[in-house]
Amino acid sequence: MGGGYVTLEQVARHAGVSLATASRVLNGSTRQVGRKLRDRVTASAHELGYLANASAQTLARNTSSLVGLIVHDIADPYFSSIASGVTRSAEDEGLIVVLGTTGRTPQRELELLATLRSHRARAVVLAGSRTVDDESTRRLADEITMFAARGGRVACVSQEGLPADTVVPDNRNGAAELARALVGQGHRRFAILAGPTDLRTARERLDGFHGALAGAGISLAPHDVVHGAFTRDGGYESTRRLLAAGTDATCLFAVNDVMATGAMAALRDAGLRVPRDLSVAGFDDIPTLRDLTPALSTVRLPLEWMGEEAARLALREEAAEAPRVVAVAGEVVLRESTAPPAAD
Amino acid sequence: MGGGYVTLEQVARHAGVSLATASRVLNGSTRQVGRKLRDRVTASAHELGYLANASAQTLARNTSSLVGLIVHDIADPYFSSIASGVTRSAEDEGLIVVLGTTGRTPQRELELLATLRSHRARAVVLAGSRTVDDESTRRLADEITMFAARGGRVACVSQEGLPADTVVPDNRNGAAELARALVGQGHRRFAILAGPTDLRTARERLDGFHGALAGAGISLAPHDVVHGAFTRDGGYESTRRLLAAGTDATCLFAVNDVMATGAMAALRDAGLRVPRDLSVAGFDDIPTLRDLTPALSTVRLPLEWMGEEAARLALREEAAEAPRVVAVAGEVVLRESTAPPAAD
DNA sequence: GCACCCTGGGAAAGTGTTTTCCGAACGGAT
DNA sequence: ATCCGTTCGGAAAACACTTTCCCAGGGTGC
Repeated sequence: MGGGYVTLEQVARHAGVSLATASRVLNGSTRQVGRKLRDRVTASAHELGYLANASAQTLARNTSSLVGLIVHDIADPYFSSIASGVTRSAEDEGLIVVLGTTGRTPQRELELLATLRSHRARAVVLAGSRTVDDESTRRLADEITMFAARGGRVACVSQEGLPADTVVPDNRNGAAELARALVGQGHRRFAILAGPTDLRTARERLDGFHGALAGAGISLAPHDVVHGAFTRDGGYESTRRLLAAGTDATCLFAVNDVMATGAMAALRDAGLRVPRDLSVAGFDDIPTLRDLTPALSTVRLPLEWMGEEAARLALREEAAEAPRVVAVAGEVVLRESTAPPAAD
Repeated sequence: MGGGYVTLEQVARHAGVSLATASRVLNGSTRQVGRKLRDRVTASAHELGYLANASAQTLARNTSSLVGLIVHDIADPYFSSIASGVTRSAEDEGLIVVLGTTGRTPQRELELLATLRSHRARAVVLAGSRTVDDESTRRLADEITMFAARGGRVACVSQEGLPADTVVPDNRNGAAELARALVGQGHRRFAILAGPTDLRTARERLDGFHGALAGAGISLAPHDVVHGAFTRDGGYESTRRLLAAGTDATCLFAVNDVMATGAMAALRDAGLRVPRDLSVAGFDDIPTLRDLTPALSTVRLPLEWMGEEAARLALREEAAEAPRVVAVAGEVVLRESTAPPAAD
């Protein structure tokens, strides 16, 4: 067949009906079309290889079949898990997803949102947690409001305080329960890879963990809390700094799994054994990382489900008055990377 | 500001110029607009908060700023690495990427291609290797041809034989070199997790490995080649079957890293130590899996680069007469998961 | 047998851009 | 002053649909 470019008009002419009728038959409408004409039109469309022009439809209907997905880095398994859930929801609804990556730049996030708006995207899912920077949060909120003013829907994963529905893990409690479990194993001296100082998620996990320790009468030496990038390499680097400074901790908590992975690598490179010399725990329970040895103790988050649910909030439900918040509890999973401290 | 919906016409009226002039100023054109009017228009646009309607532009220009990316499963780190490269290329060009996932269904692949065509996507990158099923390959080739007939460009990652530019790893040689390296370590008896029988990539790797062994005078018992799914769980399952059947191999080759990961888990669960009891090697060198212990011997493929290059092929270069093929050599990386076999 | 309603077909008016074509103005060369 | 060649602004025609509005025809209720 001779390629694309068959228009609805050609189909209509070929079938001997009006544009209106052809449109009603092929692209759905509230109105019925008589059996006879309907068959003629579908036959013509099939014969000519008609394929609707999506832009023209978007323009005429003033709504598209696009849903945006904004993540920091699609190669990060945390985000790719969420992305997997979002695409599943979207495809269930017959929509197609537009993937934007920010590289963790707030500015880029705004640009992407504007682009999505210009495409009349029906909804957008914002994954990737926010910094506590008020200025950039305010600008993001503005963009979201503009997006919503157009009839678009916005849902977030893991970032409260924006004027949008949100699926948010209970970082504080998850971290607190993890801390209690580790204390239960006998640990008394902890070190924490706390991630970036200004990242909300990192802070909440740190606070939760910290709080639970305080509740157990345990305090942390300041140099046992080390900040760094929220990535595998950030975890590696932070661990090296921790070791260089010297620590007597028996258990190391990294505020996410990818950092914990880096930590385990750094410990291995330093000749330390996990959990014999030092226990390690993370947060998220990234599926791809479940095969690490020793298996990582962590707080399980249903990442794919969270992506699915965020997309569902944005797509299925009507816009609500106030932003809805779906809280997700984490489940502490103790595996081999943590063990009772050696009696010393 | 009051939300969206400012049209170019409103901007033009506000600035006291014609639609044509406003369009030329704001959305680029070959033609110049005088300084004075240009300033008036940009000022009005800014004041009113104008944002071009992308669908209208696509319709008028008959080309969009969308580039498609089709993968089997975005949660698979193999694909998310490629996706990362593709998005980078696309964003460099100011384009936005539409992500489609097939769940390994050839049918879904065709649907996505048609959708992309209906959106007038400028290009599409097809990742995820093909089966040897002639029928579905033929239909995919047809879709690609229709896509190209419209002026769209198509590039593939890891799948030759389609009428499109391709970035393709040298699976055969990579696997052969890996085999030679393992023979060099002293292995003589091998088992292979060969993946699906009909998957081209899996077959090439199997053949390459097999061929190199044959060249070294080594042959494989049929029951030491076990087929299964191309996934982590497929690797786990295949390994269990292998062990259940009994094998005297000293080295296990899985045709990709995620299967090798499953294999290591199965071996661990069976109480076998890697590499002491059995060496294990994979293929791909997935970044996220580099922290496994013992570290996986594998054949390194520059996945992100391959995604970038495929997108570049589709975006930057002119359509060529014959499909271009960019071959990518794999580099054998021996790590701790393989060691000389215990002298028995 | 007549008024009425309901079904379904078509003409035409949007939808927001880009781009072609036309014409006016202006500047420099003669 | 005339002529030609640029340069730049605007009117209007695409672009490929959806949807409103109008109208014809046929069935129903009395």
